[in-house]
Amino acid sequence: MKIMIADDDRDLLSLIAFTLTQAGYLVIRAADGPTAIRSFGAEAPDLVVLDINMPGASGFQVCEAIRAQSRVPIMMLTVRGEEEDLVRALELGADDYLTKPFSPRTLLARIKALLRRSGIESSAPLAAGLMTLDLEEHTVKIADGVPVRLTKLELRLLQMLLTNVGRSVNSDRLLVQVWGHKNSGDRQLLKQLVHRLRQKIEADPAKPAFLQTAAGSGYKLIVE
Amino acid sequence: MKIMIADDDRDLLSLIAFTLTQAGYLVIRAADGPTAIRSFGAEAPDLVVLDINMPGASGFQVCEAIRAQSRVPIMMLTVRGEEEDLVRALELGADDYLTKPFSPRTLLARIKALLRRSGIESSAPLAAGLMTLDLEEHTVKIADGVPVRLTKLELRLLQMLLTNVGRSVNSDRLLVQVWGHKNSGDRQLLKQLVHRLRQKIEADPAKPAFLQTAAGSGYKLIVE
DNA sequence: GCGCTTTATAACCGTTCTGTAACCCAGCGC
DNA sequence: GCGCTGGGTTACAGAACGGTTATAAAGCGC
Repeated sequence: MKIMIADDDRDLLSLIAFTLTQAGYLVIRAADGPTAIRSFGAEAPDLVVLDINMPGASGFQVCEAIRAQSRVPIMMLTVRGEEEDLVRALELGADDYLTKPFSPRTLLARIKALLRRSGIESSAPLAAGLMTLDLEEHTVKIADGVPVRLTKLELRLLQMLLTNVGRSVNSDRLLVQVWGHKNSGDRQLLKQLVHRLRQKIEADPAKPAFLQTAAGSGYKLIVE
Repeated sequence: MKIMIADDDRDLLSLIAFTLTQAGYLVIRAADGPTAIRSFGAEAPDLVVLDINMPGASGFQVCEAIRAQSRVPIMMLTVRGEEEDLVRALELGADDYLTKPFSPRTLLARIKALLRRSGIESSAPLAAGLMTLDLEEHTVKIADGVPVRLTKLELRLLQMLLTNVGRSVNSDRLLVQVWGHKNSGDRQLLKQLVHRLRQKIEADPAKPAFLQTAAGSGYKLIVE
């Protein structure tokens, strides 16, 4: 698991890096905005921690730049008393925030929670019952059948449902997780994607056995 | 999810209540300290928002009284420039604070973050006696019967009644909580909704055992 | 450039949900 | 008897929802 930290405070950067490394994460450092944006492209981290106040490009700009190309979980750091910043950060697509000062232990807990929430954590071949999802190969295998190739969006949708297998997942949440913060609100996209995915994985797409509709809320995945 | 707001500023109270109601929370209001303490005992909210400056008993006293009996998440409201208050509030056990003025959207974001942080979120299914309401699945289960699917409005109505189980709930309050501030005043809507809900959950809809009429005021939910 | 896959947008259809109106009936005061 | 009120019931139309199909636009390998 790769985490990028962007903060111009050297000491804090070291402290955070130490904590996260101890916890078993691979840490990428960036001391200013432009570096952060460059590193993000080069390293493709699984999670990003951004300080709002940085020289070169503010955390906002970095956040915006990253969101333009990725849905990676972003955690913002801010100082107490500048709460209005948070609104902007969350609107730009940040997923969580932390107010300085904070304890390393707090940061670690929040990062874990964010990873869990984003359905990343379980990097192992995602599986439940008869269904096995191969994130590398972009395929899903059902029982002993032949693996079915999935598109990027189909994969993300199925991943989301699989990490919440048995429970129904809200449509809005699916929209956000699959498409990112922008296109949220467009039900039609989700409708289409579900339809296409059913064509691929259901024996009888008209009577879905796996990808079921949770009327009024969203969809859920049922695996025996 | 039940949230209590204590603030002596009527306008602000209304604004906050409206925002949170729209966001799907059940809101309890209190205009002064003593009321807040009393309501807390009666309603057992999942989160409390306290203004520091209130007549009767200050936010500090309310905070202290609540902390003496509960670990519910508490968010304090303060005016800018009185930062020393914050130290005292945090020492008394408050979990977060917000400086006035703030946007409703900010408050909402912070409340969500606080709930998430406290590990409460919308996880536990709402239940009382024989009745279990599943907010994710949009279903209600009575005793060991098969879960009944509910529509959005039915779910909200039942949620309100269930969080006030045993007590009768005023029609006006139900209207506001279920439909929001706009359609309030239309009794017919509520009449209809109650009728439809009874058809779904009552063995004999003509002689309701659960969703009973409280003549002259509203409805109440009775669960053995 | 071209052809193929993937994704977005739109239209259509049947079902379900919601809002609106009308009617019914019991209780009450006169 | 009368009219009035509050609550329950029935009926129906429009809106919303979910599934399907078709077609356009965007990406991508060649």
